[in-house]
Amino acid sequence: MTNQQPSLDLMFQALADPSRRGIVERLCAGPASVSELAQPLAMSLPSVMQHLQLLEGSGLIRSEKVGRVRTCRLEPEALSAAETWINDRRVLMERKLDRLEEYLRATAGDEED
Amino acid sequence: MTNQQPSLDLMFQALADPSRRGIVERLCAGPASVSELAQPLAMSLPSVMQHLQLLEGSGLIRSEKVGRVRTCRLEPEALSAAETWINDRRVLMERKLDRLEEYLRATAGDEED
DNA sequence: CAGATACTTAGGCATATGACTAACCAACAG
DNA sequence: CTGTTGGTTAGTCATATGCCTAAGTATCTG
Repeated sequence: MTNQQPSLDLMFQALADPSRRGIVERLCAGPASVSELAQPLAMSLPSVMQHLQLLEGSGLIRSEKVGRVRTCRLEPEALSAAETWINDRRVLMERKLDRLEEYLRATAGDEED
Repeated sequence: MTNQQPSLDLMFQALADPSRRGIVERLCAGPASVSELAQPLAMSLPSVMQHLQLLEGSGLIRSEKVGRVRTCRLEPEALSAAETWINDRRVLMERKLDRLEEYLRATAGDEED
């Protein structure tokens, strides 16, 4: 199996910061250079770099340098890992809730152990 | 674009830690007390408490103290916020990829590398 | 009431995170 | 070659995180 999971830790960590989510949102509209990504962030370029490195480390984005311009783009599959984890939990929860509901119905006027 | 979801920060932050995800996973099987949650964690109780507080602060779990036992349970709706954000991004990404594909198809014989 | 149980609070400590400035390197542009 | 642009590296700093122990509080249990 391709262990394409650098880790959920890094993924969620990456998404936990609004600036980084901002970068991800921006990249949804297509690839962008470092300075393009930096512009709306009210933050020094090195700080943006740090965020980008973290995002890249988490596997969420990928970047490539051509000439003196580094272009960043999203790694579409990456988000799936996080989504899958969350979705699995939700499914389990809902199943649990269903069972609870069922149980409550079953023991509605009748209490047994 | 009103993107003001302060809870997403806390939510993803909460999910970024394996112990906390472990707690969430465990709670999928139903409510549990603090010490039940602590047992598999190889960690002192106060540390577990901290994680629980963070989880509760993020809205992912809810807890209630009866007698001397605090019972924690998942807040099923909470995860949806995170899931929605991720899902939205994925949709945007896929749409973008579709457009890219389309574009590539449209310019297929026009300009080759 | 005495002791055990189940947290809870307080305080401390090491490392991680997120931000900055200053200085540096590598392409262009002229 | 010189200057500008785009990015990178290095070093600093403040705060946050994650863990701990020790000592507290509040319930039960006998």
